[in-house]
Amino acid sequence: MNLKNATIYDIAKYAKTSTATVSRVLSNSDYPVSDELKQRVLDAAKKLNYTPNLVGRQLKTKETSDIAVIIPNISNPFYPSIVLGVEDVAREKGYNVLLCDSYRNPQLENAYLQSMVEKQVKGIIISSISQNNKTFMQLVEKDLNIVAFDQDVTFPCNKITFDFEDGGFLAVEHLIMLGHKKIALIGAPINRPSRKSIYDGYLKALKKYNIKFNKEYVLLNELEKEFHNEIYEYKNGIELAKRFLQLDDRPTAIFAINDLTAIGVIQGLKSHGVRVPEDISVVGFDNIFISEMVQPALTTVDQPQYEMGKLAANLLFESLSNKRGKHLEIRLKPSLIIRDSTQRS
Amino acid sequence: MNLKNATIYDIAKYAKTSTATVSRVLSNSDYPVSDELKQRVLDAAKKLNYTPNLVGRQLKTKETSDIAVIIPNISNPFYPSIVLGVEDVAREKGYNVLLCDSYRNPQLENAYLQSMVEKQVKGIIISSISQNNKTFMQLVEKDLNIVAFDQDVTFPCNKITFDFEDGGFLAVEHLIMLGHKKIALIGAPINRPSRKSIYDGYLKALKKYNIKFNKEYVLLNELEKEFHNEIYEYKNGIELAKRFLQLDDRPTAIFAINDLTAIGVIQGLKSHGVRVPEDISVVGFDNIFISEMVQPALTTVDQPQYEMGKLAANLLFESLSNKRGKHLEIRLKPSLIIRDSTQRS
DNA sequence: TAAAACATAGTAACCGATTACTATGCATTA
DNA sequence: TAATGCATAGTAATCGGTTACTATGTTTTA
Repeated sequence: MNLKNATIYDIAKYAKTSTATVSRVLSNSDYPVSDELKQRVLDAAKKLNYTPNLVGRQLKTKETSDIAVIIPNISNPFYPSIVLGVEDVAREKGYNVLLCDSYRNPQLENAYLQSMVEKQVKGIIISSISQNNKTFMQLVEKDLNIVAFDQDVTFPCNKITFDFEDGGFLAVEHLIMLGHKKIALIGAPINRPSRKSIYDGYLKALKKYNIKFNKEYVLLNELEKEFHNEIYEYKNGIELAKRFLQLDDRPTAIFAINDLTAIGVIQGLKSHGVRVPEDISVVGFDNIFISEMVQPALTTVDQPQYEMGKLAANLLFESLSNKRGKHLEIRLKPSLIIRDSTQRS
Repeated sequence: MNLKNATIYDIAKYAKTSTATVSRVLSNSDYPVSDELKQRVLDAAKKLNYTPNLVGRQLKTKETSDIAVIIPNISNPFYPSIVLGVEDVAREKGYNVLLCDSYRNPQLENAYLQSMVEKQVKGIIISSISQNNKTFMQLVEKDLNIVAFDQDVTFPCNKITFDFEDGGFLAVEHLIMLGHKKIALIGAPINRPSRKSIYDGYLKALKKYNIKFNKEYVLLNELEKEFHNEIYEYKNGIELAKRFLQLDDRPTAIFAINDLTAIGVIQGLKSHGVRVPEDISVVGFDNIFISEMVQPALTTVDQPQYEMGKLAANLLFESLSNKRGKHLEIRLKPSLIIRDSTQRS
């Protein structure tokens, strides 16, 4: 009935007691309050339709119940499950999640970081794009709780990392085991540490099995355009498939640097009458859920997104509770998911 | 250098002035402060590495800069673009987005609503699952700014609605125009208004073109299990495709109640050697980005997700600024996206 | 039985900002 | 020149909670 929200002062007045007592009752303090008075307070709160104002509480206690997740783009299918994993853990701990899409834009990432600090979030889980982010550095120094994931940041902070190199190695080794010797690498430019590692894995596998590296077989598009939607990498795959088909000594297998590109590649090949896997084998990277839905279902390297989200959040809360000043790193190992897009050459 | 964050008191002391002046300078108030003093304050702020504490400001101004988005599940590919649209608008207005996944669980939805109110969010954008949510009602009555979308809620509040019935109609009419007369409806149980409307559209199209309704052709799975991931509807489609294939007088076309189900259906059909669209035409609903990536690309009804997100956020901010107490409703019309999963019968 | 400990309640300071109100000196106006 | 207005600065109240500290009556302990 009251349009204005009642405060503990209103309740105190109504229950003929003090705000201290009201606060004690309503915030479940273990400070003793007699049953009778407690009941009066509770009745008053109910009667006045009281809703606590968390801002007031937070100012005094200096404890917010928010954490932030900063990712490139939630519409990139790699991220939703991660965010869900984070949120599931956060909810369990009584925290809420502020979602920040940085669009891989350093200015935006910076602005979000700054803004989150001002909001007094308890921690930040971030897939940082910049390798040399001053703001980021300052925050780490300021002892803000940060968990980096997805990209190998060089700063000392808590991290969930992934062995991208081993992932690349596994993918290419799989193709080699199937008898492929001419293996193309297709993807976006090698402008992030994670991609560089995948590339290294590709090279490592070739080397181990004595396959000569052919730089004609590395097809990367030029500059990455602004990454504004999930379709971009897919389109890119279609495009690169065309270039692939013009290759003189055409490879029999393709390792795409991520699933969306792989799906685009398959699409591009198909549209030119090339069959996958009969004519060309294709391996992706990430194991986004879509890779199970396309035809042929994509053989790919698994990065367990939901689990990574949970791990990141757990790591964050752990570092919140035992502040030993130590930074932890959890390194995940890749696994290969073999489906239908690869076959013996 | 200072590990503890400086407050305006520290700055006032350092700059030998009062907190009032500091606040005026740092919050860009239009209250006049002499250039010299202003500069001293700015220098002090810089020197002390000042970061404003938004909680303090919010308590006094009663203005938070948060809005909440409550959706069933961010890992369902229908929602990320919506959330992105909301966030893009929010960022532009200086707001942040709290993400809440309700898992279609009324208790959870309720808890989130309550929690968001306590956090003093400026508004809530919600795909509400419950048709009879007491908490929700109370909030609407309390004049909280709410925009409902995606589901037809019956309460008076701001809404972004979609003409699901017309969408269903368009899909089925398309099939009829292609010469199909036996058209199956496949999907989840009709336990939400939106689905009921799609079903009505299906019936309406049949009726308009004098096609007799055959209830054998309506294939719904029993009870919806907990919706914990994006794969569920897909799996369900595969399952229902099997049941479809056992039908005595097998239809020549399928209208699936959403894209994920449609993609599963196609998958299921293919695995039994049935070709799409040569043997069976399939139409989906939603136009999630994946429908463009599968083979065959899916003919479907477009619900423009990113735009819906932007519209919802804009509607929210509009209702924040001109509080005329009026509730607005923006009703979106469906459009049919014809791709490769349908053909003449 | 006196002292110490405890249960219970209230007063008021505090968290970090904003802002109403007051004060002062200078410029403008009559 | 006196009155008025404006630019500038500071004091202190305030937002809605929490909690340190104080106070009082009752119970336990020596």
